Parts: sequence; structure tokens; C-alpha cells
Amino acid sequence: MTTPRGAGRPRDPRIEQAALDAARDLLVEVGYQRLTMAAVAGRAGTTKAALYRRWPSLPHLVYEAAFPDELLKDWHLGRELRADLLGIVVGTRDAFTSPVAAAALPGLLAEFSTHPALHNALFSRFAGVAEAIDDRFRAAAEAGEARPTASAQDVLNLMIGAALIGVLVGPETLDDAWAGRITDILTDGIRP
Amino acid sequence: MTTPRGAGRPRDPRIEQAALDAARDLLVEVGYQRLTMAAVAGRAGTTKAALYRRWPSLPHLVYEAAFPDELLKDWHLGRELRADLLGIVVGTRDAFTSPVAAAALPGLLAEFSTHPALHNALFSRFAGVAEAIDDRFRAAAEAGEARPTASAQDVLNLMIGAALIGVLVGPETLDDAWAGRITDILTDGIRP
DNA sequence: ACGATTACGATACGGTGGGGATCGTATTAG
DNA sequence: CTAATACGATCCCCACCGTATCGTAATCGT
Repeated sequence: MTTPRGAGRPRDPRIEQAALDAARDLLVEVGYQRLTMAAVAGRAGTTKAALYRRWPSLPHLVYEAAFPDELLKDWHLGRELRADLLGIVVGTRDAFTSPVAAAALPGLLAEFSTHPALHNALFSRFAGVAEAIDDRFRAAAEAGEARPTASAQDVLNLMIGAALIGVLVGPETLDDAWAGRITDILTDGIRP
Repeated sequence: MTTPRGAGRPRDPRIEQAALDAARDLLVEVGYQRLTMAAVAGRAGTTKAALYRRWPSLPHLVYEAAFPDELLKDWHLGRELRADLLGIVVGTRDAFTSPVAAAALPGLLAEFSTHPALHNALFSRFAGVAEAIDDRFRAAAEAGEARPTASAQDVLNLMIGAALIGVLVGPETLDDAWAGRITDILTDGIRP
């Protein structure tokens, strides 16, 4: 899928990187709405044809530019429930409030309706997270820190949703105090 | 603003209604992305010019079609905190999961970046709601049912965000059990 | 060394849609 | 009767997407 095959001229790897960089720059400069394939190609020093050879459409390119694989990096679950939740809240906030992600998110969400593949790509990342949190909740339930019915999916949706609304309303509201308040509500909200 | 003035041929009021109805129909049938001004005009039995006379752009028309003023209708705050929160959760869910709203929401959110007026229009509706809930929280705090720092804005953002994510992931997950679980978390989350 | 295959830049094209303009006609206030 | 505005119909301009073409360049298998 990533490597085409053995014959023919190989793709110039610098083009892929230049295109992603150009997309990130333009996202911040002009926003998602005014982002065009030709503009990305122009800034990347190549042409549309080379981009369509790599991504099926502009939203796919933007998705890869705004949400690279390393974004949801390793975070560690520990022994204190509130600290674990705070870490996830802060991580989600940081991922959503980066200039590139904040510029790309609303537009990408709109494309999800017509590009199910993108939809799945973004949400499947949180699937593993949900599983880990579910395990953590089970442990917390045994320790008497959480009710047994606590659902990682519900908590995740609340958390991601609040961060998303925050980005739409104004990213400046998503400071550390915000993360603390949200974490407080969620932590107490799943107590037995 | 709504009434033009005294001179000249008055606008045909049936056109405004027909356009909103046509936009609602087309939103459900083809989705936001494939919705065009010409298609709305065609189905409404008029032309683009008549529509641009009434709305400055397609997103404005869609916004008015998907979120009419009566949508956030009167709900009543009572004496039981959880019941009040459940009412707001259910009301928000119902507003977001209507076929028209679910089809329009993602696209509209994307336009908010470029149309601040739309942005303010939607969120200003919740401003009054936030105020009412803040009063309710203060009363709950005095009754010992809520911590004094409970913020209506935080709770609203969590709630709206969760409903929004639900619409994006799959509206079928937003059943009454979902509303109950979310309400449980929020209710316990603001307890003293 | 050589043909097959694929990528490259440059350029062009068809199709679609937004937003506005024009024109002749219709409807209202004063 | 006149000024002002709305109407349907039509036309244009412009931007963009997605694809195609063409000559050239790079890399494979043999």
C-alpha cells in the first residue's frame, strides 16, 4: 500500500514531505476553506498531478498533515485515577489546539460525512485508547474508586467533545484551569 | 432588518418558506456537501437571485433552515438537579439528532471559521441557557447538591460536545440510556 | 545494453458551483 | 403616474477539482 512495487521510477520522497509541510503552512495561513490543491502543489514546488498520485483527495492530504501518526503519543496510566484522566484531557487538548489541528478540524469533520474512510481513520485511533481506559476503569472499580458501570467511551466522548467545542468557541479558553475543571467533573462523575 | 421598507414590490413570503423547506429536504436527501444554491432554488420553484436577496450565502440559508428559532424551546427547571440536567441533555440530543440538523451540523461547523456571524448566532442561543443553569447551580450549591465552583459553561460544553461527537460517530448511539449515563456523570461530577 | 514501467514538470481541458449582473415584467407606496 | 423594489429567466466571470496528455527522467528485469 505504501510501497508501490519494483518497477518504474520511484517516487521522490521529498515531495511527500514538502507537500505535508506546505499543507500545514497554508492551513495556518489561509485556513481550510481557502486551501486548494494547486496552492499546496505550488508551495511544495511540484504540481497537482504528483499530489493526486499520493492522496486521493485534498481532505486525505489535510488529514495526514494535521494528524500524523505520532500525534497521539505514548502516555502512561499510573495509580492515581485523577492524574490519569488529567493526562488524557491535557493530551487531547494539546492535540486539538495546535494551530494546524485547530485550523483543520472543523473542515475535516465536515468531510467525514462524505469520506467514511477518513471518519474511520480518525476514530479508530481512539479505539485503542478507549480499551486502555476501560481496563483502567475496571481496576479503579475494584479499588472502589469508580462505579463498575463507568464507560470509557462515554468519558472519552465527553472529553473530546468538550475540547472540540472549546476549539470552536475559542482555543484560548482551554487553559490548564479548564483541564483541571473538566478532569474534576469527569473524575467525580464516575465515582461509585 | 427583516422588513425591507415601504416602497417597491414586496417580497413574496411563500418564497422564503419554500426555500427553507427545499433546503431541509435536500439536506436530508443529498447532504450538506452536495447542496447547491441552484438546487434549492429549483426545488423551491424560484431562482438563485431571489435567494441571494434573502440570505447572503448558502450557509446562512442552511443555518436558518436547520436551526429555526423555535428549536431550543422552553424547558423548565425544577427542584431536582438530576432531572433538570437530564432535560437539558435530552433537549440538546433531540436538537442535534433531527435528520436535518444532523445533516447540516458538520458542514455548518466548518463554515463557522469563515462566517463569524453564523458562529455567534448559534452559540449566542446557548448563552441564555448557560445563565439559567448558572442560577440553578447556585441554588443547588446552597442546598448542598453542587459544589460552589460548578460552572454551567463547562457542563454545557461537555454535554453539547458529547452530543456532537455522538452525531458524528453515529446518532443511533444517542438513545435514552446514553442520556441517562451522561446525566449521571455530569450530576455526580458537580457534587460537593 | 535495452525495453517496460512508473514518476516527473508543464500544461490543458471539462465540469461544477458561487456570486453577481442584466432584462423585461409585475407589484407596491406616495 | 413615478419611483422603488421584487420577480423569473438567463447569462457571465471566476475559482477549483479531478483528469488527461506530452516529453523527459529514473529504475526495474533480462
